Amino acid sequence: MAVTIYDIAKATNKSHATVSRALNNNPRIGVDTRRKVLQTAMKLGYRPSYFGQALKSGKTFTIGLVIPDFTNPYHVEFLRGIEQECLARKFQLVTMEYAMDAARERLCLERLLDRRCDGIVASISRFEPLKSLLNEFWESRIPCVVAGLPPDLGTSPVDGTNIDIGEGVELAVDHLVELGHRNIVMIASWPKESDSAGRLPGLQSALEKHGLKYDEGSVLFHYTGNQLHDGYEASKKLLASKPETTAIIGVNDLLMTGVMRGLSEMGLQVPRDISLVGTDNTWIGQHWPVALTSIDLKTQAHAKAASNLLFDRLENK
Amino acid sequence: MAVTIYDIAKATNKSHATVSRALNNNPRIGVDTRRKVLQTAMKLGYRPSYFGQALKSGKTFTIGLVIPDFTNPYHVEFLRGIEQECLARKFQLVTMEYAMDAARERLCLERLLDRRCDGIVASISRFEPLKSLLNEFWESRIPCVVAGLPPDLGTSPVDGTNIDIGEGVELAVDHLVELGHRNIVMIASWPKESDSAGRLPGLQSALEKHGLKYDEGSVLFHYTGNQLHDGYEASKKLLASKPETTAIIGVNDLLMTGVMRGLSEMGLQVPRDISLVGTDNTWIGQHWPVALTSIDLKTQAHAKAASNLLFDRLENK
DNA sequence: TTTATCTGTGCAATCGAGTACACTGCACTG
DNA sequence: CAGTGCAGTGTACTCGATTGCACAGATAAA
Repeated sequence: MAVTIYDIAKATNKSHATVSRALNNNPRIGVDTRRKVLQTAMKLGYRPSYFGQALKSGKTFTIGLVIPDFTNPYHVEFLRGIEQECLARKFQLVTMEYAMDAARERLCLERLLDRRCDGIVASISRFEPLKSLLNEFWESRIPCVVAGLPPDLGTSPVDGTNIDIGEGVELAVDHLVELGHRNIVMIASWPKESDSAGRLPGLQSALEKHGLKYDEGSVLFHYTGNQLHDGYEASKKLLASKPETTAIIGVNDLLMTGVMRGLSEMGLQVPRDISLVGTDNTWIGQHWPVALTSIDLKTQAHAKAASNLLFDRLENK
Repeated sequence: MAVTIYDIAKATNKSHATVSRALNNNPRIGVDTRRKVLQTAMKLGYRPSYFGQALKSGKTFTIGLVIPDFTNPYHVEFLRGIEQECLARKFQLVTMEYAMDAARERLCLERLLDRRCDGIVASISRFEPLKSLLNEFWESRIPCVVAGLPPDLGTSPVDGTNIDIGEGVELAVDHLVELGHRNIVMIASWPKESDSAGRLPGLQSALEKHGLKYDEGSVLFHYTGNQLHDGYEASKKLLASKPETTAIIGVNDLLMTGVMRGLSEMGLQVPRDISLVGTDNTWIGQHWPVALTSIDLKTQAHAKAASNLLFDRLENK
């Protein structure tokens, strides 16, 4: 159906090998032949078969990206960063999301294991359950970079990148204390999970620095999920159980957007009645009627680091 | 490197053909053989080569989706709808965005033309410049559904889906007139382009129904781009040139989010000083401190329709 | 017993490319 | 004129799967 190199071979009275070489700029092909091949390829509307090429050469010039949630601006910003790097290297980026669903997350990764792309960047929800699966990438020699890998789980041979968020949380606390806040609460989505884990040490040291006590029970408000409505509900429950709260730090901007809505419904104004600090510094926080103060995670830089690490692996082996 | 059916064949003392048949549930394989093959496949950690399968069978069980912008909740919602249908049919969805860039849009489509997937859904920015490219899909017999195809350009053989948005715009105008508004302006991003085109007739008939005159110059405010900052800037320019405006209809929620921010900066409160109506009814509008009234585009239903059309085409041929 | 039928497998071709190796001319050297 | 070198092509194998056809052996029917 589609035009192949054999069709070009027939049309030019050359062998398909010659055609292939001409198309691949092999120096041992005569100028006339090359021109003729290229011309008829153009005329016939030839497009190389991705599968034929990939099967034979083992190269796909495609990078797979797995992210939790398209709805979350943080992940989209991360995606954009990876996209930039791929574009610069003429690689195609192929994105899959798993909508915060563990089974689908697993499925996405397994799909990528059947050598569909040259390498992958995975922004996973939790490391432990996927450990063995991720090791398969290592064994299959498909470079795989796990973004946001918790530092203490680094005994696995997989590559990982992370961001130092402790510093950002400290700055946030400094800022809030300076404004006079004493009852600061952090909404942490998954206790002990990657998202929150990196933030806790920073929170603790910052609070103690200012003479405020760090007590997980009173300083943290645990809630499951990173979605908008999770933040909405969390805000209501939080203020019901700790009405003395005057400042909230959230683990991401999307969550905080939900919080903002919840507060507004309860008649509280930001920042008059309560202060908020997000943690991604994405566009969503910056375009609120009252701009959301947010810890800058340098997402683009993180994405760049992750993709650079991946491309390094691709070139070295 | 990776495990192939030949490795399994060697381990089980069968031919690779038998192995292939056993793995594919061919009824003519003996029970013992099948069990043995499946067991060793499991033991060796076999994963079929996507490219090998695709090359031979011509089936990829993959659908390609091209969308303008991950940042726009409308497109993400559309994506989610397609995703649902793919999941139900055990197809893999592969998404590419072009970040509102015509060159990249073209690139994405060309990538999909080299028979990378069984079919595609394309949410394109403009039909005309891509017409010939889209016809190539038709000729290559790769089913392609164009979402949001403007009705008057339907002479091309490509498949298209659309939504009747006129009715929604009418409802919006009715609502605003009922609230007492007389100076209603619609912010339309690209004049005469797909996004806005479908809305104009509805706007016209609705205004005239209420005895308000429809005059493109005074009723429409043209602005380029669908991004958040486009809305932000549009709001400022709009109120500078038409300070009498009391209600704004926007072509999408993301744009309106920018408008909201702009108005707030100018000291205007919604809905006290000015009324807003969006057009997507996505989460972003619903979670503002003041919920954004929005025309429901039934995006999920649209996505469902598009993917159903695509899968129909896949089965019929 | 012979023939027909059915089960279970193997052989070999095929999908669309890339590439090692061999071969044909031709020019140049000694 | 024989020998060498190189530019330009073709032959044939390969990547990892699927599948039509042939065939062996067991079983059933005549």
